[in-house]
Amino acid sequence: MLDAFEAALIDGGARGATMDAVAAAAGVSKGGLLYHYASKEALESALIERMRRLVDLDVEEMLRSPDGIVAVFVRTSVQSDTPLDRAIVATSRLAQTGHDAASVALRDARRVWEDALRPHTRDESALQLVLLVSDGLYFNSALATQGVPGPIPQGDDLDALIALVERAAR
Amino acid sequence: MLDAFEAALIDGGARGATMDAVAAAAGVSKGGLLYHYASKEALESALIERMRRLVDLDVEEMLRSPDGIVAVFVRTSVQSDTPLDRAIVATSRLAQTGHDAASVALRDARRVWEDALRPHTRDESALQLVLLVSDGLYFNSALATQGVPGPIPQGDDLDALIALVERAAR
DNA sequence: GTCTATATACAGATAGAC
DNA sequence: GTCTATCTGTATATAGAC
Repeated sequence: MLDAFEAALIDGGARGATMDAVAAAAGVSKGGLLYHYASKEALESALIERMRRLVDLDVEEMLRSPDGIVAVFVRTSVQSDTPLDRAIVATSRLAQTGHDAASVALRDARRVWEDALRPHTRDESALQLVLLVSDGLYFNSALATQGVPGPIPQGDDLDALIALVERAAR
Repeated sequence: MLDAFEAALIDGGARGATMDAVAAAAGVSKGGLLYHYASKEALESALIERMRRLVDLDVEEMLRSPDGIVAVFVRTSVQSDTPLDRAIVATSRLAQTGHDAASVALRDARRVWEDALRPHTRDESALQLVLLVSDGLYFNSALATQGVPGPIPQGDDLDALIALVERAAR
């Protein structure tokens, strides 16, 4: 059900993520959905909490990566089908409706990445550059809806971009 | 009235930008508002059209600027109180509710900037880097709501960031 | 042109049967 | 646990007076 809510947010934006739509997508009725999540707010909170957890796991994994953390960070910002990425895009959709808890959670996530990347960048400007490129990639993912794909670099273009960011940051 | 709609979107997100709120902010009744804009969709279309026009004017002005267009572009991406920036943030809010026309307009704007910047960057990677930093700045502006300010570089930090982006891009 | 009053639609949430 | 039926609030839009 949480997956259905996430998918509804990603595909149709907050406008389309109604309890009815979520219930239908999850294969239950509205009443059935509300048995598990007592309110829409409960559903939203659960999504946000899941995103927080996935961000923490993601950072732990990045820190263990043999490749440079900067490269891994930028590369994973492009993906859009991992559980983490879907949770982030869905939470972004929520944040744009004026949902303060979602905005705060995204800010906190950014802070977690910032602290993990700081030791691997030359100075604060370089750190901000890396974070902003990642933000930009997420922004384009968040704008991309069903009918309107975003202009996100892939393949060789992505490799070249990552190389450029690494050169600028270290 | 269009200004009131824009302000409502920026301050309260799409959720708070009701016809009632817009009418109240504009100092008219709902009926009065609907006399000028026959539907909410008309109001949305008008906002999107205004953003398109402002983007075109902005690019023309940037191309005439004596400073490097890359520096000007990044610097103006940080501002959030010019008519253009307000229009962009408001349109972003709209886009996140699943409003396809808003998403398309933002994609088109990005294309306009892309074409203007291309002659002033070394290669496609550099071009994407500049655009993504700008996207990232807008993303953070868009996330920042009344109670949740975004982490946007200012003053000396901004100057240093711009210098770094210029160095990486040319 | 701008207002008030009202119609219509739909979202979230509740109640109670099964 | 899951359903259907229903209540309530709120948003868009219309009608008609002034």
